[in-house]
Amino acid sequence: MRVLFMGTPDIAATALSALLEGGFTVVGAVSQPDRPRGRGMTLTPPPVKVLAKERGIPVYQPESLRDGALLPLLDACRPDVIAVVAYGKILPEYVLNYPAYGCINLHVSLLPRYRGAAPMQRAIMAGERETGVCTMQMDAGLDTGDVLLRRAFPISDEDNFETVHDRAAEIGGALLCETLKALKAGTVTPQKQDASLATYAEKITKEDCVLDFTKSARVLFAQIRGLSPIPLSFTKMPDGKLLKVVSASLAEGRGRAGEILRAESDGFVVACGEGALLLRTVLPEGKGRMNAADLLRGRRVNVGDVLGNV
RNA sequence: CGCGGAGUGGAGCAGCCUGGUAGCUCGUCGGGCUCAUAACCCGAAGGUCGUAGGUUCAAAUCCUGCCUCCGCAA
Repeated sequence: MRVLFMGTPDIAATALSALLEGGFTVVGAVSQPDRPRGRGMTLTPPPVKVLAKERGIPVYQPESLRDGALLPLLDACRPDVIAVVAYGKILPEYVLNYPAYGCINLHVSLLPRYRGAAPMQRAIMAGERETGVCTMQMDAGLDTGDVLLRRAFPISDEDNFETVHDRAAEIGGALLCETLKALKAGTVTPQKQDASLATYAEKITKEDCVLDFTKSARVLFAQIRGLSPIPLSFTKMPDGKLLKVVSASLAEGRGRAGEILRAESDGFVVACGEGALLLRTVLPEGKGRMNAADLLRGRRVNVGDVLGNV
């Protein structure tokens, strides 16, 4: 089976790696163009490109897929199936219909819930106890295709975006391989999604990252985990500087929303609308991440200060 | 040349503008107090102030080059 891979970020590279380990014939990789990234705006290639080049797989990075831009490539590769993982562009019909087995997408949620751009973050932020990965037969809609295989896994209080992401990458890669094999063997039955149960995981915006301490500790706890380590939720210190929260845990105490109630050996406790949070690891503007207790030692904030009150 | 912050005993910071004794909150080690302590008291160790030059009687502090780390934005 000739596989054309389309994907861009880390999680896609992991999936591609799984396909290669699984012995699939990957005839090409399509990824987003190199973008200026990081300090100094250095032109940086996407992870999928890096991996593909390492493995000697030809890489294509079209700016746009419109107007049949991908046709010459498709004709050259003659893929039996296209595997898509977080590519970042909508696939036009001519691409979807080209391979005999169509386009198979790996999506990190239990469809039809959390369709869209940020399913992992949204699921964690909503306090879900479980999420999963699905493969689906892509159609013209946004994550609306028939589901082929799915695998659920739990989300615990210890999990954050990173741990869920890593687990999803691992399980997802395996599921993608399994799906392609099953497709070829003809042993999968596509399941229609129940559109009435669909929810959408909107892209994360800066507004999603603001910590509102009038909310309950439980809600803030989920928000912090869903956004850590990227892009990180944040509040403001009394001096107006940004303070991002990398990790926290539920704690006891009450006071004004955002008030620093007390110091502990591994952080400090902040009062929430309901309950309190122990901030453990934080990241002050212009600095690196540090133990929240150190923030008090350096006297950047003190017990009694109110966060987010700017 | 995207914008910006920072390199000071083990940690987090102050001191720099207005050169002239190494400071603060902790940690560590020793001792004391206490039924007890992530409590309190006493004492100690530990720093080429990122690096190379320059200015100066004198540089953590002013000037220049270099290295390293980080946040934002994308």
